[in-house]
Amino acid sequence: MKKQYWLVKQEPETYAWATFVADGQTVWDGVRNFQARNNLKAMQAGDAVLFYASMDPRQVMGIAEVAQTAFPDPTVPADEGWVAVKLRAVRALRQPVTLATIKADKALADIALIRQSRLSVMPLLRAEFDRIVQLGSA
DNA sequence: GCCAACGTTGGC
DNA sequence: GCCAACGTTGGC
Repeated sequence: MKKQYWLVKQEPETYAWATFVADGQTVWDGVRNFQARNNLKAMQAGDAVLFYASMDPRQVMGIAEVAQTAFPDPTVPADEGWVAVKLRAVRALRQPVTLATIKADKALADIALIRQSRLSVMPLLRAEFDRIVQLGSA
């Protein structure tokens, strides 16, 4: 199936990019929002994922990929219906892309990160994904 | 620290 | 089923 593109958001205090890199792979659990959950369920192995650190420093830190598709979130009873995925860290962006940069970029004006700031798992268009990676490669 | 956006809860 | 109250998230 066609490769999809995503952005996941996390507060560094909860799970930092550096921790993710050190772990290599992690279970992305704790999502308690229906829209975000539906996005998790739609992920396929090999999909590309951007990792955004909210609050401080408000930057896209790096690239990950879906290592395992959705399974019941192990932190809550399975009958509650929440899911988790496994993500693998791929590489850091040479230069993190700040929220301010994203907001200032015309090509990224419509991304959910701006339009719906509270959503923690969101789809990206390939063009949006590529643009952020490009900005992070400068 | 404040406030806007949004989701959830509970009274009716 | 509507809507006000409240809680949470996250930008500023």
